[in-house]
Amino acid sequence: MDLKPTESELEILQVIWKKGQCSVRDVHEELAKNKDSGYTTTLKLMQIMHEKGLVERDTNAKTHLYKALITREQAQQGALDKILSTVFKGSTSDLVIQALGQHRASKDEIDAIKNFLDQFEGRD
Amino acid sequence: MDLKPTESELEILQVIWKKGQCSVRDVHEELAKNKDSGYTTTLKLMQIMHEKGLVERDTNAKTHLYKALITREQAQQGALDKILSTVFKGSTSDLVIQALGQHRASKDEIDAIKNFLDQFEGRD
DNA sequence: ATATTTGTACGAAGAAATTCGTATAACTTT
DNA sequence: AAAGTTATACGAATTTCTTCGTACAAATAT
Repeated sequence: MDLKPTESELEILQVIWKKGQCSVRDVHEELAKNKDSGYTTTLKLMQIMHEKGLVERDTNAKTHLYKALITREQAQQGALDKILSTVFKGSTSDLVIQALGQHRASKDEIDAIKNFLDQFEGRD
Repeated sequence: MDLKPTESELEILQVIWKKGQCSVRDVHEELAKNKDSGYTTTLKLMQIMHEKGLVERDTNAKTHLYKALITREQAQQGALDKILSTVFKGSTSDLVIQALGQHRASKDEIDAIKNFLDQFEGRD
């Protein structure tokens, strides 16, 4: 099982992650805010995602309900691994520094990260 | 101008970034280590990249020489922006923490990041 | 000078991802 | 109960990305 969502699949997963459980219409209406593809396009994509095992669905009612079978964290890790190898030469610290450099993080964010780093201190 | 390199284009850019300036053969031989597509495939991709404005080329000599028109940093930022919006809900600190959490950074890396964070202290 | 090698150009096949149209069944409304 | 609405299914067109074959020019080797 490879489980590497495409771009569009990721857009759909976002909605499902946020709402927890979704009908095709739920997802489509959310996507429609930023995009304008037809309803059946969303439907088809979600059917394909089901075939691939990215989502499961409850087909008891007429309107099927979809749930994610991949967690946001898994997708995050997959996305990170990919860009680490394609643009960051495998260097996590480069990635982190680049992410922070551009972003102008708030003090709270910085503190959150510092606290997180402190957990590592004295490990390896 | 959109300038969003595809997967294969990124592989090629990696080589160009590393070597600074490359003939198609340079790139192809480097790629051949991990991949096995033909020479004309690499050539065609590089020509397309030229059309798109991702690279420039010097056609004075018979063997054309390519240079990147997009920096590694730009590509890194583009990649980060993309995954920030698709899987990290726009949260840079989530991204950083996820990146560090999985990776088991070395003490040096942690220190590098901490130093970097210190520069921000007292900013916003 | 001729044959081989090394290079670009480029059309088009192939593959993967996205989009849509049409058929059809099940509810809802009138 | 007929008409309209809201679902799923699914084939097929479209688009984007990747790969390759063939033509041909220039440099190199025989």
